[in-house]
Amino acid sequence: MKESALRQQGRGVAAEQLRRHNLSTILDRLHLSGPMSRSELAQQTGLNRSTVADLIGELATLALVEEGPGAANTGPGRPSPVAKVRPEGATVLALELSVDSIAVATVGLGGHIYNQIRVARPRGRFTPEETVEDISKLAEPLLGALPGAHQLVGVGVAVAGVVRRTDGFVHLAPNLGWRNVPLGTIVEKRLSLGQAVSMANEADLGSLAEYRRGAGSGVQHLLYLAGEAGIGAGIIQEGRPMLGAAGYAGEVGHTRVNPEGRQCRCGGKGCWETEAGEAALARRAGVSDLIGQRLVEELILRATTGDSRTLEALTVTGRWLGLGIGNLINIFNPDRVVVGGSYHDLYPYLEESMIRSVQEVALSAPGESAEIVPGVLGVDAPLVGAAELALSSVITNPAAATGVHPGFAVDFVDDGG
Amino acid sequence: MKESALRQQGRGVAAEQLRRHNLSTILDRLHLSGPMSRSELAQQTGLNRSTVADLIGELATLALVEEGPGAANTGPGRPSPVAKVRPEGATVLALELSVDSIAVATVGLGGHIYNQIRVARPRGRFTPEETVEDISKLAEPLLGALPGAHQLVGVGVAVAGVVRRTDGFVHLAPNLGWRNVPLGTIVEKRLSLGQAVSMANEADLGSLAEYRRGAGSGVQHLLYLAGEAGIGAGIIQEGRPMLGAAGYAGEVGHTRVNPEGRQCRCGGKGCWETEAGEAALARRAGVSDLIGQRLVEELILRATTGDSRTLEALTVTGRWLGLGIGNLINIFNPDRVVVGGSYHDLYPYLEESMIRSVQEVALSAPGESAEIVPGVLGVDAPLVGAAELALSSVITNPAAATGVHPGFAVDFVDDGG
DNA sequence: GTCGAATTGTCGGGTCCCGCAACAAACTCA
DNA sequence: TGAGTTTGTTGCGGGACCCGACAATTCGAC
Repeated sequence: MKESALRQQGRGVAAEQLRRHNLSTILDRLHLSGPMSRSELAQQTGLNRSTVADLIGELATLALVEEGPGAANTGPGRPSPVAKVRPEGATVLALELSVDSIAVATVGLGGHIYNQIRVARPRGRFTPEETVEDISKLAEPLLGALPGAHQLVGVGVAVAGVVRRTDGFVHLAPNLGWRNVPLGTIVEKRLSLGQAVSMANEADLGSLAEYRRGAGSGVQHLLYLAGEAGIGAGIIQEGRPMLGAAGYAGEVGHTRVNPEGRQCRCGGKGCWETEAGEAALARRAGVSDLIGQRLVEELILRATTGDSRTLEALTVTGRWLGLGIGNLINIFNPDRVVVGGSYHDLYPYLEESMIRSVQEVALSAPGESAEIVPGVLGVDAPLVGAAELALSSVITNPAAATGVHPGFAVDFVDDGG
Repeated sequence: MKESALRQQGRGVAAEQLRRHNLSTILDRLHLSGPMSRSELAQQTGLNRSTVADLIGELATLALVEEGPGAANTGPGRPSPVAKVRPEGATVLALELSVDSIAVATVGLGGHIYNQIRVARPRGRFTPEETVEDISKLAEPLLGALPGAHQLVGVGVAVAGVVRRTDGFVHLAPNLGWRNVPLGTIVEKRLSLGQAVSMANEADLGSLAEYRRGAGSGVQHLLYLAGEAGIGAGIIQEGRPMLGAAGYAGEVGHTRVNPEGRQCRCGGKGCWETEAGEAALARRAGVSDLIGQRLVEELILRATTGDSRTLEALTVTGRWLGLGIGNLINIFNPDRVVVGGSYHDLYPYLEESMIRSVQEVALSAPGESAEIVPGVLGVDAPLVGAAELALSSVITNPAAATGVHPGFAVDFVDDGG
């Protein structure tokens, strides 16, 4: 969420951008790590005490940060005042249009969640307009419940489909039944909040969330796998989301792993998700009539009673899952692989065969250094990521925070936790 | 090759680093785009005329850049002096330890190649020490032939194997027959030039070379495929090499695409390179006794005479190649895919079935925007990349150019063309 | 051939931003 | 209560860039 100003390639950099960078660095630290003493900030950033004081002063003037008395008993010496973000100084609306549910949250700087609601929804039955209408109605009371003094700075949207970052155009969302939908425009018009709308793929935002506020702590290279109806991936490289040329990167579900495999919805044959996806799992377990959360719950129920067909289905699916993960480890050499989405709850049952398969496929050098863990944010990871996405504009350029940013957010600002 | 100082995450930035950044920006432009007028530089960087003059002055003091009279007939107004790099101001030794050959080049700033030599070598017959000895002997006359005033600033090495960036430790180089070799140390000791040695995987350096000086012009997201004995990939994302946690990223040859496939040398089964690699091609064409350049030449000969078995082998291999490329397009969403290595010369024969297969596998959104082209640097891409790698330290921090940098280069400095 | 327009180098001054050093403040521990 | 330690505060200085004014140089039109 920082340094973007300095990364505009090939451009010179003036003092003004330097200031922006340092403001952003301080704010990002406070946003991610919570309240921190001034002296701690100075240490971590390498900036001088006086500079830190000045920067915090400016952030306080912008109403993004406030200082409180420092904690006592911290050793000898003058106590350092503790700075913390003001959630109401920059709040965002986070939306998620997922396969089996829609969700809304109001989130303030620092990751403070004011309110959050998720509603189940049958698959593929609604037009984009209907869905946006429904989610807007969910959002309205949450917006009304925000503290009076809050400053709304943006809207972030996670959507289960292939979406263009620049304008929120949805090329394909097979599980929502959409194709070529200008979703960004629709959301912006319906909400008419006069705020920038940023939109991104669910898995990409899930990876962002786990990286910044979840299972990715201390790691710079993360691979996040989201098993919903299909399989999506979000990739963090060097602490930055890997988006590809147009933001379509990470469509790992449609990589072919079995030329002799079944037909996939995408038109291809033997895609990874036809072997390791939800439908394959349901088929193997003999419960093809179930989907989504209901499927997961039923499988867990049967697995705990020791149902052999279910256990076998989980083992086989885990094996295919591991094969794909092994492939991705060879491709990306991540520090950590975070398993989210439906697989999050099924993780204990998939783990054994999955790990074995990973070990078989991954080369020793990248394989040994990659740690595989379930996510810690569960189903809410994309929603948290949508909030982070919307907040990123303020964090990248705190000084511009007070202005109004209408229209569609032009570029996603990556982070550098 | 720039801005690295400003991308140290979470750190504050002082004015000194800003200066380094701008020096680096100017030098990188000149290094990549060749001679340029001052006014042009000012326009492109967005820096003020006076600032550009000052920066160029400093670079001239460092003997990295010189100014000449501006070209005439450029329109009205005072002519702007043209700045250009001085190749002898920063020269490097580039080495390549490839599967079927070893190569050496002496290269100066701006990409000026003083001398270059490549020697064929049978596969897998030499110890690391022997190979380093041989390549050192190749290098000595080239170093001796450098102009007297030259300033040697580093050594770059491309190696056909899984190599750790930090110290040049080779985990595995199956086609060289090596395993767990501290190659960085061996090279550094044998050369004993007192210069930093940077080492990286051949495919990664090939991608860097094609991106900066080859088929990647104007593109920020590049996927480079090198078919040698195996298949390696180098990935450029947002203009930066994607290296992974330890620099092992891009081992795409050992992703599994056919669970029913043949045994691979890596111990696995159905790896991409067992289907699309050189050995598979030779087997299908019935010339398993041939390898490397000899194989390529023989296949081209037979193909031009219309030999049906050869043509069929190329078609089938192209299909498998396309399948893997389609997978990678779904994963990375590149602007351009550059095909190098052995496949470079065979490209015309592989193209048709390959493209068809890509179109079948790649999703429409990322697929339509990805352009597939043969490389323009041919077999020398990794060697050129090794030179770029070695030069990157000077380009990133021109002011430190005059000092001596013994030992092993600590970090690879990515580029931002 | 001369003059005006356009473009760019050069130089001095100003601003912004950060680091530094000295001092004051506030806390801990003996 | 006083010494020691850590940190905030303040004024100063330097580095780096921008700006404006002026000079230099070229092109093109008359």
